[in-house]
Amino acid sequence: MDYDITQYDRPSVAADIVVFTVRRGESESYRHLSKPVLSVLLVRRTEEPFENMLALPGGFCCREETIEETAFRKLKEKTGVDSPPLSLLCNLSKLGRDPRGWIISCCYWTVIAYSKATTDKNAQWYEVSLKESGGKHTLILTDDSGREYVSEVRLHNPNELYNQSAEAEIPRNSLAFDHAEIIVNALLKLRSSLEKPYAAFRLLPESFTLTDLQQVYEAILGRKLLMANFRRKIAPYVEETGGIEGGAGHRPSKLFTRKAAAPDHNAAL
Amino acid sequence: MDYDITQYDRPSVAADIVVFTVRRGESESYRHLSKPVLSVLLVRRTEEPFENMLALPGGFCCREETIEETAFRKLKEKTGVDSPPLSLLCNLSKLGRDPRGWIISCCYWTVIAYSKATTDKNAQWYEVSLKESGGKHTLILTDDSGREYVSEVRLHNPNELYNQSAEAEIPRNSLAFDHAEIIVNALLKLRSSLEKPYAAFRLLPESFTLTDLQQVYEAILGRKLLMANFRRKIAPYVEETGGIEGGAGHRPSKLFTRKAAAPDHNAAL
DNA sequence: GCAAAAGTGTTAACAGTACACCCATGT
DNA sequence: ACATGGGTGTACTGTTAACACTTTTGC
Repeated sequence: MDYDITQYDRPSVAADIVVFTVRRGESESYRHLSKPVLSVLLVRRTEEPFENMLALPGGFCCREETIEETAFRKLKEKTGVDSPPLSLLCNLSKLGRDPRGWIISCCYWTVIAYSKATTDKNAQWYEVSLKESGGKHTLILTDDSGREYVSEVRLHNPNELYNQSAEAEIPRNSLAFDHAEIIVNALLKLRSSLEKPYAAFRLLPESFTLTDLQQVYEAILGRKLLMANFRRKIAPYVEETGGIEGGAGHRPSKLFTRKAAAPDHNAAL
Repeated sequence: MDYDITQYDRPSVAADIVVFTVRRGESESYRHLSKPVLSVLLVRRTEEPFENMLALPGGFCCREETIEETAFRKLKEKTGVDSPPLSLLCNLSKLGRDPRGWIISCCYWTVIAYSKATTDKNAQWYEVSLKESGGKHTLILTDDSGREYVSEVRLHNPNELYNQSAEAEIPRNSLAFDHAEIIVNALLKLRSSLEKPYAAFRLLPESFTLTDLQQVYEAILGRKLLMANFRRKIAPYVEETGGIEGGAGHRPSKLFTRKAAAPDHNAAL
């Protein structure tokens, strides 16, 4: 390959990260449990293009760092959290998707335990809900004051996403760039990753009740699960700590941890 | 984001493609069937770095094209085949993985029906076999004259591949860069994609016998399957054409096509 | 006692596995 | 006839889904 690295045009390379968490609401009474909700971390853009619109956190690669390190660095800047492992989602390189020029965006997704410690006031958690009807997806994001941001998303073939060269369509919704579609795809990957409970473990403290775990699943999957079946399914991955969590107006729950030698322990999300 | 696109250093961006095919050997007698083998398309490097070593086909992105188009173009140049859909495998951005400079490589994988029409004599098909023992993987590539290229591969966590910043280790095997590890990862993805038969369909003509299909599976998975079980598994995805393939020294087989309205027809590989 | 949630058992349906058996053909 | 592969049935297993039921707490 006769390639002089300085001879040709080079694109700018950016990393965008879809960060999910599951937050617990407040209890309504001494008896009822609170309902956890799935949320995604977004920033409000302060400049053109898409000024004032919501967008995924991200930024441009600098020399001497890998794309993943760019993602880690940007995440740390905006949220103060330490870098969780990232999973690759897609590469976006359509011309015209960013009016600033020739920009390639590498998108990753991950989950982190909830923390209010977002050092950047611009970054906030938005509740996520996904509706599906007849192949069409509707992404609904809700901020803490109840304001809704609705995006209609037409899904491309997940693994063949964005490999057409047609001019990128500017979306007509509340999110910058094609970020609504990215979030939906990340959510679908997160959901299918729950075949194994490792992503859920990252959202919980060291010891947790099986109901906690189930509620994380339900928040992510957006539907109720049957307790008996759920417990059988995750049984190989957890073990009792011996601890008990009581104090609520009903039978106390046993505490569990993830099993050290769980099957496929090193599997990625 | 206050970013002037011209202000910062930018990396070169390349696409590398792992192209698999399944080739039929020749029949040994009028009675025996030929055994298909899984193969991967490699080029022999003609320049430094890694001169004379085997490498994945690929090349650098030019302006006005997406990364996938780069992959398509390079594939066309080297094989003469038209672009099959690509699936994203990983992004490689470790410093030091390419001595020529700051180079990010986006790796894709795909399968194409076998054709000898490789316009570039440098590009050849190599038989692939993967051995596993105690978490270690051994990739064995064999060229048409029987010469073997063996690579020991220590697999990283698939989805978290290459997100460490440590200097990339130069592999001590027959393949350039970290391409042995990439091929192994692509093969594992191809294998898991066979839960659905769409990749296998791409390797066969419009109509095929169920034994053809099963042999494609066996070549990719590297193990024998039980006929009765295999047929039940793929039954929802195929339908009889009415045709018959005879002429061999045994009962003739029915011909099948992929069912038009197969379940998950639009699913990616 | 009672509401709420923790936790267990039972059943039917389904998918995956292994194996045994018969069928149709060209030589 | 016979070797070879095409093709089908069946029994065993484990997983999943649905539902019914019991247990334990705070008020």
